[in-house]
Amino acid sequence: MSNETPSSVGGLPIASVERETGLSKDTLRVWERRYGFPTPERDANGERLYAPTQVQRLLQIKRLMDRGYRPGKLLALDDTGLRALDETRTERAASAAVPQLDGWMHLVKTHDSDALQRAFYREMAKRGLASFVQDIVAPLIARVGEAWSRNELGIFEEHLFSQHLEKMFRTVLSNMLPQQGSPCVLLTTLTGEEHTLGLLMVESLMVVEDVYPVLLGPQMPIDEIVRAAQIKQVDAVCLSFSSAYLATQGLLDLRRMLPGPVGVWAGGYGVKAIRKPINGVCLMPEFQDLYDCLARWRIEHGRQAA
Amino acid sequence: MSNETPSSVGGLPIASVERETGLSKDTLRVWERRYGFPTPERDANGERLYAPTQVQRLLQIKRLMDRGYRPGKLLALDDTGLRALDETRTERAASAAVPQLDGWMHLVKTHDSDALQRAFYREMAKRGLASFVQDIVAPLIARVGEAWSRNELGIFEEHLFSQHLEKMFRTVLSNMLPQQGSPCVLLTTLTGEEHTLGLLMVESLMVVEDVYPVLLGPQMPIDEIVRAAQIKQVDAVCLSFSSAYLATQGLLDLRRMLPGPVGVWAGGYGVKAIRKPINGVCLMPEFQDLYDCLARWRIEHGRQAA
DNA sequence: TCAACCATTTGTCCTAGACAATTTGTGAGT
DNA sequence: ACTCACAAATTGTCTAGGACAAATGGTTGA
Repeated sequence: MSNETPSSVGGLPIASVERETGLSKDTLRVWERRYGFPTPERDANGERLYAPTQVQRLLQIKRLMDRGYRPGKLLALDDTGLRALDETRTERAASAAVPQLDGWMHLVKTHDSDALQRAFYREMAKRGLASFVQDIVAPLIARVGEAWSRNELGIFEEHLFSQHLEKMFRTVLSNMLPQQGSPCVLLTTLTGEEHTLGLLMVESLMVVEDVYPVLLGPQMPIDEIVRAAQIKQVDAVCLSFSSAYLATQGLLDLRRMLPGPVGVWAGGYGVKAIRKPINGVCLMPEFQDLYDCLARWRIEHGRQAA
Repeated sequence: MSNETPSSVGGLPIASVERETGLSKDTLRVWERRYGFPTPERDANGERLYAPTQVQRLLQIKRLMDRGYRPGKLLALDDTGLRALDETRTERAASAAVPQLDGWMHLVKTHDSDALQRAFYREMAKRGLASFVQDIVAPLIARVGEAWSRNELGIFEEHLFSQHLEKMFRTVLSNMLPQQGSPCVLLTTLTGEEHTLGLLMVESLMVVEDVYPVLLGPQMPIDEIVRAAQIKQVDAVCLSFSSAYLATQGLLDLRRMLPGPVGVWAGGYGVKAIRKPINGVCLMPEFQDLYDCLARWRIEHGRQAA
């Protein structure tokens, strides 16, 4: 229970650094032993105290790891080398709306909440929900994620952006009042996956297509998903994955525990990394695939959209 | 990188048990050493494999710890003793609305989404937002939490309940359109605290009181909160804590890093556990305290509510 | 009733080595 | 050029028991 005294003279204790960087205590200690970085001071009790500058650098390294670089390379690099990598641009999927997106990114970077909010509603009214989600929101989320990993945006900007999107989707959804519909689909994410935004996007698209969604929010253990599916008598369970972490294993486990007739649909960025198809699971790496998936279900169950 | 093979023959590896129970690996190992429980098998490599029954028992212990029992007592108990405690009712704060709440709890337990949703809106219209939040929502959340800790509710019911509440608050808030107001308050939680619901409740109460809220959502690192406070020029930062975990330490850190004029307000169930006042931090264990806090700010800054 | 004090309880951090999952590199065979 | 197989390097997690400080409980005295 040795309590941290963070940001006191020396620096942050290891538990705080774990929280701030997402690198486990074990990893931090092993890096120190193997690569000679970081090099924390010690307090009177021999416990590590990390200098704020080193924590910054650890964060930078973590961001680069998320972009695919391996620790061994990164930890061998000096500050200038790291910065050089940090500014490398990743090539971007071509989109018809690219010039427009630049304008939106500027709003995100300048924290112009009101303008962003207004732009969201205006554009949605103009394009309709489906096109707005696919051509604007999804690419924009990708851009924000990229910009974050390049340290052009902070967590603050990313949260502000997410909150505005979430607010918008929930407002829109509350006005569409899905009374009922078919199929009935349970929307959630597995434990460890905390992004709700993908679920809200899918929910809004589904409501338009006359699906009856049951939104459960993120972080459901598999056995609870199974119980929920039985109680709510859903036709399918739809999961969202923002990273590939544990997606395959989780889908296999879920498919095994869920009754056969209940479908398993999986979408989100993390699904793109799955190579082989999974038996009994419908993978939807792109939004377009949602419609195919729905159409297939309706044919197999002999029901037409209203 | 030894990967878990969950639901394999022997049992769960320590990392999975940590994820399922929320007990750290260190704690699990220390309990084994000190109390002789749990008693995991070992795989070929000498690594722990926890039997599912023991994981269940660990979960039960964890729930009881959340109700205030200490580990030493619980780990000395046998199965029947644990079950006896598990069924003990916690006495409940007297509230004028108690009989009504029983009806609501029944809706939660029977997963009657539509009825719950309608009941929410009807009651809010009847009582007004402030009374609805304080006398209905807050006690109801407490009841749901209790019921969960007594294993009468599963995670599914708890998530469903949360989603309905969140939907309701966001709908209401979107219709109140806070254009501006004073003071300007940043709403967020610290890293590790993932409950947004408390923030939404506070936001709705604040909007009524002519505060201009900046909702950032959960899980912000402290240095990003400081940056956000500067950029958005807020008058105060309001944090929500669902458990006391790290609340004191986090508040001390934030207070130190934040410019003096910016207030720090802290609310939520976790704040009740803080004994000593923290210099420069306004603790709001009850909703009522929010009004005192606001009034004090307005006096000190010579501004009256509109 | 409240403060001060001491004893007990309890979780985190320390060390360094072992090991398995993953990724990378190499060579052989289409 | 391509894939497949296999070897080598990389990398994070797990193990052990001791040490220690924060939190809690209980007792005493004002």
